[in-house]
Amino acid sequence: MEPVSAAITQKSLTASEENYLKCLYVLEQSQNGRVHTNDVAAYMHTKASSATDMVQRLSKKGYVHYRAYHGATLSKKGTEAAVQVVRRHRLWETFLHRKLRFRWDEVHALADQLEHISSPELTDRLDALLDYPKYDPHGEPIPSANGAVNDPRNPVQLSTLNAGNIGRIVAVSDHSQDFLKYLETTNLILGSRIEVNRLQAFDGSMHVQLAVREVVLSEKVTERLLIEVLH
Amino acid sequence: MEPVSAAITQKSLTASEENYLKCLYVLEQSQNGRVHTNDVAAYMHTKASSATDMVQRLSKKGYVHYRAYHGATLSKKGTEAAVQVVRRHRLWETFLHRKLRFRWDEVHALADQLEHISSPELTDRLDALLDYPKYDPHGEPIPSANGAVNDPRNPVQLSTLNAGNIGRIVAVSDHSQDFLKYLETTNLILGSRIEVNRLQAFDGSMHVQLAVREVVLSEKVTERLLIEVLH
DNA sequence: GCCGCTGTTTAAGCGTGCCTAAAAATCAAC
DNA sequence: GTTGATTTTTAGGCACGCTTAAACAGCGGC
Repeated sequence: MEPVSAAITQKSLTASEENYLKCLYVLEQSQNGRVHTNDVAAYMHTKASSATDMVQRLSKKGYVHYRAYHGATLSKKGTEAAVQVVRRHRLWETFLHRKLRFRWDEVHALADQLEHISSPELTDRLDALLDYPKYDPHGEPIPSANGAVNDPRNPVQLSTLNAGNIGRIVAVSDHSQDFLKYLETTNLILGSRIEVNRLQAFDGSMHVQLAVREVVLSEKVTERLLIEVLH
Repeated sequence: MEPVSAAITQKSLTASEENYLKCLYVLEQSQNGRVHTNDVAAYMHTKASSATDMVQRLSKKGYVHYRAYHGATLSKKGTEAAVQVVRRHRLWETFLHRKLRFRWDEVHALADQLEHISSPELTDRLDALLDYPKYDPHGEPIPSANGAVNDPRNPVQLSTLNAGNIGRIVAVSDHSQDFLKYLETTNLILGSRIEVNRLQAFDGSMHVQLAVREVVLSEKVTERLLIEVLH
């Protein structure tokens, strides 16, 4: 006689489902609210039909609130699951950077694979090994084991600042090699003090002061730099 | 104009294919030569038809020599791939045990997931972090980056020894929780000196001397204990 | 209010990796 | 060497996660 385990068995998520949850979480944060399947498809580098497929599946499983043609939002359950994936991802990134000496532009792709190994025990021990880090190598906050994500730095996109504002670069929201290598070559480093000198209304570019030199940053860049405002 | 990358593109293996390669490697070692699909199915906890499926697929891809109804052997390419999977598995086991303080009976299941992340860079850095370990927590040799597996201890199954033989327990060939927990409770520890006192022909059990006490080990146990013979 | 454009969904199909059931090959017994 | 038991393979089916192509919904322009 076996116990009626079917009722208890909580179907664990596939790697793909976890990736979509993470995607929905990130897009939900950066946009105001509802996430459209086309955005999902773009983010995941798949086709719109694949995104619809998966959103419907996640909806059926209760991770997502979804109305056809009107986008999706994560349910409570979905948000919790997504945050755990983000936690694992950022802990692995930190491990790869600190312990294995990978560059910050190399860690993302590897962490994308490591994040799907779901063992709370493993995650927590990794956390302990790294001495409970608050931020990953890109400056993004690492959710705690209970799912809390709070960031006392209150970072805002550089693009939202005005002339005269002063701040500190604390994080980047784009972890792609292309972007991070660009930052490297431009010598834009996490922790740098930055001051907005002038805005260029025409193309949204920004003249900023970094120590003794002034650089011009395109809107594509200022949207991806997260700043802790100082004054 | 894109380069003709299709010819170069080496199709990487899926996690499942890697698992079957590892299985074939292990079974090929423990048995004399050819591996039968039924053995594969038993090892993988799948059905015979699934094993046949996969062996045929691996055969088509050149990893396996296969003749229907007559079992399979790994090709050179297949052996190389399998050894790399084993290398990754044993390195992760060592990491989990040494750095994250998992017990030796806990590391196997987690390593089974971690082993499929195939980045030579990652593997080599993990190797360096652990200071190029020679053996995993179960005492099994860790293949080097170039695929070489040599074990100067020349371990043999305890079951092959005779009365009077003296040796040292250097490894276990079964990494299951059940077996390792049994060893724990019986106080059979890697590195222990062991002497064969007497064989029981009837059931293949063995009376062995461990320091000051004598214990009786069943054949199922003596087959799984690997010994470096001293005299 | 209708038209067409864009965005989204459905339909159909494919490879992977598993299953069950049925057929086929091997091997051992006589 | 034929028979019967055992092993192995084939056939057909299913869930996942992706694709392309076609159908459909929503929305601004007129």
